[in-house]
Parts: sequence; C-alpha cells; structure tokens
Amino acid sequence: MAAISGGNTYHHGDLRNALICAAVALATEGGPERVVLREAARRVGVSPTAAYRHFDGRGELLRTVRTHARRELADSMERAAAREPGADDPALAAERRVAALCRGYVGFAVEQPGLYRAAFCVPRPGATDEPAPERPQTEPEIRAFTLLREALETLARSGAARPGTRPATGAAAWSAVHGLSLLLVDGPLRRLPVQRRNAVVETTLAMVVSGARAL
Amino acid sequence: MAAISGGNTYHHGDLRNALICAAVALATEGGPERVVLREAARRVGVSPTAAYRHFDGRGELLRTVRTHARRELADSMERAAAREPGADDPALAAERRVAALCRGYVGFAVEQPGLYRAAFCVPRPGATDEPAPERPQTEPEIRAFTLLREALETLARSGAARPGTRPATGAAAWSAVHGLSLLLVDGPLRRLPVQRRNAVVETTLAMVVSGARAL
DNA sequence: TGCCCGATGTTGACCGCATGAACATTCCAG
DNA sequence: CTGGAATGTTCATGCGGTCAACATCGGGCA
Repeated sequence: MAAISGGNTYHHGDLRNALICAAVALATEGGPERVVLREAARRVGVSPTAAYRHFDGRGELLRTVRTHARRELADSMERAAAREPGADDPALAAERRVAALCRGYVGFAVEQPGLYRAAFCVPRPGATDEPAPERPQTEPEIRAFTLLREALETLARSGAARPGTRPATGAAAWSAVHGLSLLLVDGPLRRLPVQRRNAVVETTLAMVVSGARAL
Repeated sequence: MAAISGGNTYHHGDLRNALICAAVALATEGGPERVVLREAARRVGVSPTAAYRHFDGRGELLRTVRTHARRELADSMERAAAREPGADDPALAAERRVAALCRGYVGFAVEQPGLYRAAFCVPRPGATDEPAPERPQTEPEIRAFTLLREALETLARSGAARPGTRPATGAAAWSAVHGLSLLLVDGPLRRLPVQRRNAVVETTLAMVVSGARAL
C-alpha cells in the first residue's frame, strides 16, 4: 500500500480505496458509529478534509461501507450453503439450503457484529449528514435477502407445494434471522452463553422452516 | 428563563423529570441518536451542564429514555391483547393472545419508530459515554419479552402440548417480531405500502404461531 | 518542450456536542 | 440565622463534520 518507502507523494494515488479500507476496518471494530471520517483519514495519513475529494461526506463513506458489508454477508451465506451436503430428495435439499443460508447469516452477524450492524445502518439526515434524498430512490436490492427468498421459493415448489404460498414468506423468514441476529449481537441476547445461543438459533431455524412449509 | 410568569426560580424544582420528558420527546421525534443532552437542556430552558446534576451524562439519560420506551412498548402489547376477544377453546384463546401481543409489538414499532428504536438502543462505550460497566450487571428484564414468553408457554400447555416444548421458543418468536419491526421501521422494508406491510406482518405472525405449535 | 488547468491535498476556521472545573445561588437543617 | 449541601451557571477542552481558500502535482495542449 501507498509506497511506504520513498515516493512520499503529495498525491496519494488511491485515496478513495484506502479510505474505504480504513472505514471498513473501523466498522469491523466498532460498528457504523465508529466510522469516523477524521479517524479514517488519520489512519490513511491524510488530512481530514482530503476525504471530501472522494466522498460527499461521512454519509457517503458509510454507505460505501454498508455496501461492502452487505456483500460480505451474502458471501458468508453462500459459503455456508456451499458447505452443506446435497440430498437426493429435492425437498430435503431445499430445506437444508434454507437452513444453511440462515446459519450463514446469523454466523456472520455473530462473528462480525460491527460489519453486520453496518450492513443495515441507515444514514440519518438528522445529524449533519444526508440531506435526505428527494427521489425515493429504489433500494439497490440486498443479495442476502434475495438468496433467502429464492431458496424459500425453491423449497415451496419442491416439496409440499401448498398452492397458496404467501409471497411474504421471504420477508417473514428474513425478519426472523435478522431479529435473531440483532438480539444476539446488539440486543438483550448478547452475552448469552454459546450453547444457549446455538439452541436459540436452531429453534428459530426450525420455526422458519416449519413456517415455510406451513404457509 | 423558565417560568416566564412569576416564579423565576433559579432552581428548577423538577429538572430531572423535565429533562426526561424532553429526552423522550426527542427520542419520539428522531430516535435515540436524536437524544442530545444539550438539546434537552435547551428545551427545558437550562444550561447544558445542569443535566449533570441529575445524570451521569448522556448515557444515563438515554438509558432512562430506554426504560420508558420499553414500558410503553409493553403497554401497547397489553392493550392489544386486551382488545382481543376471548375464546372458549383455551388453545385458540392462547393462540389469539400470542398473535395480539405480536401485533401490539409491531404496531408500536410502526407508530412510534423513534421510541421503538430507543427501546433497544445500546449506549456504546465507544464514543464518550458509558465507561463500560465492570460488573456484567443483570439485564433488568424486558416486559415485552416476558409477556410474549408467558403467552407462548400458555399456548404450549393449552393445546398441542407436545412434550418437548423448546425453552428457546420465546426467543425465536421475539426474534421474528423484533426483526420484522426493525425491517419495517428502519430497514429495507420501510416505505413498504401499508397493504403489503400488513401482509408481511400477518405472514410473520402465522410463522410464529405455527412455529410455536410445531416446536 | 513548457506552461496552465484541473484533480487532489492541506490549512484554518466555524459550529455542535459531551464533559469537567470552578464559581454562584438557594434551601434547609441545626 | 447561618453554613454546607444541592442545584445551576460560566468557562474551557477536545472531538467530529464540513466549508472556503490556498498549495501541489501531473498530464495534455499549444
């Protein structure tokens, strides 16, 4: 990175990326609120205002980190699903995939609480950042959710394809894993001993799967 | 300042409460991050540092707001449950109660997003507040959760009292409503049209209830 | 080739916020 | 009545976000 030896260039050459890396590191350490423009600049060895040449301000930096975090989350889910052994019965396979994706989701949250929180932070116009976008702007789609939804659809089609599979099933499942993650990471279920935590995770997974079948 | 008419007391007389009210109002307007010590003091018409005579700092003020918000949340759930008509079949009644409590939960979140978020905020030692308590200190118990858990236990006992009712069922259900609430209030499901929102809520409720029966 | 402009950094300044220290004003118990 | 405790106030420090003005660098155009 940034030529430690020699070329002490006035122009950094890759400041934007360097700042993003620093910001991601900060988020990893302490979540979105730890993503501080000045600190990121400090770590990169640049003056605070230099960041404004590459970002609108803290808000945009944070949103960039969020994008990164969401990608990592989805990757974690896919890895978990890939590790899962297949099954002859397509229904069983689908069920396993759903469960694996969910475990990957919660696993990421538990192992990377800071990044996980950053993945779902909302830059609020309240403070000094975010002038509140006038265009409602379509959400860029969250891969984690897409993965989950698709797996649930497969599950629905494969096995007990009850005719009226509710379209909102994906959101319901997402709610469960998301809520679980937050309670474990941030909320009242943090400091739960590992064993008990796993019990809660498995129970929730069971609820999701049974719910997906029943709906 | 204070008391424009007459009793211009140097001593406010009830500053603590006044500050709490102001802080709650702030949280109602813009969530926990909007709870700013200085602003609360300003609204009460007192100097910023006066607050320190009644609170350790912003952290404690926020925690006080949180307590208040949690109480409101639980009240909302109980009101919703109270509105629910009874049923002869105890199993059905139990099921209805669970659903009603959940609706009250999500309803509160949607109607009072700021307060709801404040109810689950975590004062982080990162910034300037919270010196990180050396004693892990037992969480003061969250009534919303207790209500839900008890209703689920009743449900389990009443009807299909499957022998192995998992103890974590309460946490699983809580995860679902909590996650749903956050996605709706704060997350990617905010700006969902009301109709679709209700669909998601009902689907999630169905998942919770069916899950409770199945576990 | 050499100069000028645009991109990229830097300084300095302003404002809001959380806090702590020292000082002022009340109130009440002795 | 009076002095200390309780409760407010003022002043000052440090951090973070952001803006405006100024400095550098690098590359394309005359």
